[in-house]
Amino acid sequence: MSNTKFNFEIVKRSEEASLARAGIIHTPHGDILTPAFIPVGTKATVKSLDVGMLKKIGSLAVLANTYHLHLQPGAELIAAHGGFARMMGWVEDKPLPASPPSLREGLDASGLSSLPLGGVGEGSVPLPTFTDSGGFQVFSLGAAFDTGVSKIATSAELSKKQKEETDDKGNKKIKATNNQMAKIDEEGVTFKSFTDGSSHRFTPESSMQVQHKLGADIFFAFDECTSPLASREYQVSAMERTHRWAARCLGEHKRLGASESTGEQQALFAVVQGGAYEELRKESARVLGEMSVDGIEFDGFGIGGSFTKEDMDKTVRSATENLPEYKPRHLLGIGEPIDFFIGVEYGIDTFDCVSPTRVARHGNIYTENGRINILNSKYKKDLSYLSEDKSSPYHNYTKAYLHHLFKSEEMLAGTIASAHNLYFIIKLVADIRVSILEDNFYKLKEEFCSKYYGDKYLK
RNA sequence: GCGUCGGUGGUAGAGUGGUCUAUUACAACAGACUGUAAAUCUGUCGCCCCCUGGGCUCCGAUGGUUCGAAUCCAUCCCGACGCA
Repeated sequence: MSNTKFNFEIVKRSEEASLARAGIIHTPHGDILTPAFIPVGTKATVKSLDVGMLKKIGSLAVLANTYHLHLQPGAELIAAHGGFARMMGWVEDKPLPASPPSLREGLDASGLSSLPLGGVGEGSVPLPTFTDSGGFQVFSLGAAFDTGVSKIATSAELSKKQKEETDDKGNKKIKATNNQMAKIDEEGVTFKSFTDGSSHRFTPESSMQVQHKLGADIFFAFDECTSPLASREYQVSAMERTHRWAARCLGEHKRLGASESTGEQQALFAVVQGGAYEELRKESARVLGEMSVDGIEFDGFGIGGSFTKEDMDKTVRSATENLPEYKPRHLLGIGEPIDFFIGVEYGIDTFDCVSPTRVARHGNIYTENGRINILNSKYKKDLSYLSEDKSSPYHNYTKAYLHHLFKSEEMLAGTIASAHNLYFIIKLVADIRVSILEDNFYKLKEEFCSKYYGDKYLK
């Protein structure tokens, strides 16, 4: 089975960093120029932004989540829209029809199947999309639930947490993790719904089935994202299980064929695991890179799992060095400014991350000179603009205005902050792309980081 | 003028003899957040210090009762309501 509409073209390899490259991911619904940052729209919405704003800030694709959309509103409804891109209106701009199609007229007996196209209406063409498999929820609703453990921590934070998690004799304490909302076995994972507590079973096969209905151009194998606190022994067994699940995903993907909601062939990415252990990352990358089931291989690779901030470079590198170089690599859930330089330097093509939008809703704003908390009283009368970058569509709001919007809890606060932060990040990664094309990657890194972080990341 | 009720930390509002620097909420001030359980969560919030502890001050004002008062009594000041 060939996937003719999906392929990855390497436009230029960096002459400075041997693993870095600029490229283009061609998908059935458009091209993604890489390196690129993909905004996260978990529930088929990038929180607080509409698609007009997404386009305005230069978003090339949107990544949604299988677990969330399966629970609400359900894959059937999304398939009835022709996939989540159409449902959320993430489509190419077309003139609006003279009279908008009535949703009621299109309903059949089941109330679903002949629903006309969502978003801006008939004739529109969806734009590129990703879906995550639900593998991250194995961690966030499982080992991490109610513990305050994040998948990325500094090594200092990690050793502190490890101490809290073990008693004097070095044994693991049994604590709040009894509340876990996810239970793993060899066949799959049983989740409790975060909306109503009901039980839901995910397996590699069911994740593929749901993702075929969601209809993203790029989707991920169902993996087990582990905790950074997990032992090496556990990382090994989770990695090996992820590999067995990957093979099942490939088989099911082959069996399912093209997406039933878009009619297009989707690209399946495996997820490399192995925690912060270089030799495990290497093994995982090799196994998944060579994996072939029923004559098909993975179209690309995600780097998943947990590692410390300090280990990110080695972890990513030991994976990418061992992956087929002509296939795209996505660094799952990573996205603070410095991370893009690390990721791209070691061969990452795409990123997604909730951080820009989450911290935005909480009042944190990326600026050329570092991240600020716009809620701080010092911004109350600050008439300077959010950004010195005049190309930013949201640069010319004053800090005092955004401070006021947050203080008065206006909805627009999170919207402007999210749009601003996403533009900042999308632009940063796009600038990194240009720096590879022009062979001045390290110059950009030094310029950006010295302004943003001071001397923290400079050698 | 008489009567009744009431005056608590930035605000609202608990507490009505010792466990009270005083519940709670809001406001204020900071912090955290990396494949979204998150427009969420955490901390501080009378003053001072040798700050995992200690000292001082405090519930309209003053005086008193008591071993001990935000809490009881007296007087005064202020407010609301009722009656003249």
